[in-house]
Amino acid sequence: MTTGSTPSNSTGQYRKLLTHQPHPLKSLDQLAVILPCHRGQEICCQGNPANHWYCVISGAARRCVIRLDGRRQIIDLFLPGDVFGFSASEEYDYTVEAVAEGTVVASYPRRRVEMLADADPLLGREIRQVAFLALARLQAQLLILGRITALEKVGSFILEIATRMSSERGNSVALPMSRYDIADYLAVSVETVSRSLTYLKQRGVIKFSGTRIVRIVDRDALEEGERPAHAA
Amino acid sequence: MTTGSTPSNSTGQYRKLLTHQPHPLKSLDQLAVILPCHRGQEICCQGNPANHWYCVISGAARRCVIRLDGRRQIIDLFLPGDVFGFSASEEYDYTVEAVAEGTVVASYPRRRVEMLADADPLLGREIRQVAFLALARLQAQLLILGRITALEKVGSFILEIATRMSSERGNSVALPMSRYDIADYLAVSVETVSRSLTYLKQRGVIKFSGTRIVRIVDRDALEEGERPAHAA
DNA sequence: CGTATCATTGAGCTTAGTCAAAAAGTGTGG
DNA sequence: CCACACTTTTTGACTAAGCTCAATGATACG
Repeated sequence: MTTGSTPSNSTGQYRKLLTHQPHPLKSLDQLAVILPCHRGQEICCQGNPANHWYCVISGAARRCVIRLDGRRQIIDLFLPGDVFGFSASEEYDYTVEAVAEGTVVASYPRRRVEMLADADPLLGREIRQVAFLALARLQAQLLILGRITALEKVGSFILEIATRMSSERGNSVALPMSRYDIADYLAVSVETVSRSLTYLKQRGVIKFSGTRIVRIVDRDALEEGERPAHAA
Repeated sequence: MTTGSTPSNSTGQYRKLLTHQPHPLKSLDQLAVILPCHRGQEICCQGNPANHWYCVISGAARRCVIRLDGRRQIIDLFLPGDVFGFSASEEYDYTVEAVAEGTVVASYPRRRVEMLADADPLLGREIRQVAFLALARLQAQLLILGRITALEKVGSFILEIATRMSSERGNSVALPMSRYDIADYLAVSVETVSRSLTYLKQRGVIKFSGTRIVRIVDRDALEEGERPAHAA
C-alpha cells in the first residue's frame, strides 16, 4: 500500500537491502513484500486479522497498547532482524508502529508460510526458534520492569539496546526512540527518564554526543545490581 | 526421580489424570513422563540443558530468576494446561519450581518431540500455537507490571487468576500462591500486597473465605482503569 | 524564522518501600 | 489433643523514590 507511491527503482533498492541483510527468515525472501514506513506509521493494528508475519530490515518498531486512561504502554521493541506479528488468536491483540522515519519491514503472508512449513520441517523449526527468541525478549523486558529503581531500569535499557544493536562499533549506542517512548517502554514518567540520564551523565557513567547518542563509559556501573545471581 | 519411591499404583493414577485432563499436547501423552512434585521442588533449572518441554497437569508452577541482590522475581506462572520449558538457547535461562504441594507435571523429551514434529506438520503447528500462548501470557504480565499503582496490579492479578482458573465455578478464586509469591510476581513488596488486599476487602470489592480464597464481589471495581482502550 | 515537538529542570505531594512487631495459621512430635 | 516452632499474613511508623504540574531550553522541520 505505502509502496504504491514509491518508484520501482527505490523498491528495488529495498529488495537489495533485504537480500544482503542476514535475518532469520532468509528462506522466505522471495515471498516477502517490503514495506518502507514513515515515522509513527502503523504496521499492524490491534483487532485486525493476523494475516502477516513481519521482520524488521532497518530502523525500529514498537508494539504498543493504549489504556483506557490514555496512557500508552510499549510492550516490545523490534530492531533489525527481529520477527513479529505472532498471535495466539486470529487477530492481533496489539498495534505495531514504526519508530524511526524510513523504517523498512518485510512482510510475509502467514497462511502461505504455514503451508510451506507443513512441507518443510526445517522452516517449521526456524519459525519456532524465532518465536522462542520473542519469548526471550519479553522475558528480558519483564526483568527490566521488575527492577526497583528507575535508575536501574534506565541503565538496563541502555545496556539492552547496546547489546541488541551490536552492529554498532565500540561503546556508542544510538537510541532508536524518544524519551517519551523510553518512558512508556520502562513504565516510568518522561521526567524520570530524563533525570536518570542526567544523573548517569553527571556521575560519568555515560556520555552524550547529541541527545540520542550515548557512549557507555562505565559499563560495570550500569550493570550494578542488574545481573541475575547465576550470571555472577 | 521423585517417582522412584512412589508405588506404581499411584503412578498409574497420575497417568489416568493425564489421560482424562484436556491439554494442548494430547497427542504426546504416550511420550510423557509424569512428575509429581513437592512444594518448592525444582522442575527445571537455569543453566541446565533444555532437554524437556513440560505441561502442568494439576497444581501450579512458577518461573523465577534470582537477582544478585537476593531479590527473586517470578517471570511467569504456570497453571494446569500451560506448557513451558521453551528456550531460545540450548540451556534453560530460568528456573521453574512447583508452587503447591502435589503439583503434577508431564515432561516430554524435546528432541524426540521435535523429530515427531518434523514428520507431522500438525504437531508442528500445535507447538507453535502453544508458544504463541506463552507469548500472550508474557504480554499480559507486562501489561500488569506496567500499571501505575500497586492496587491496580493486585486487582489485575486477581482477575487474571480468576480467568485462567476458569474451571472454578462462580466468582470464587483459590489463589495458588502465597503473598510472598504474589509480591515477587507483581514486583511489589509483600506488605503492599497485603495492604492492597485488605483495602479491597474493606471497600467490599472482594471477600475472603480463608486467606487464599477470594470471592470477587465487584468485578467492575477491580477492572477499574485496567482495560486497554480498545476493549471498551 | 517561526512553530511544534522533544528534552531538561524545579517544587510539592503521594505512593510504596523499609524496618519492626504482632497476629494468625500450619504442621510436628510428644 | 496440646504445646511448640515455624511460616504466613497483617498492621504501624517512617522515609524516600518517583509522579504531577509547571516552566524553560533545545532541536527539528517546514
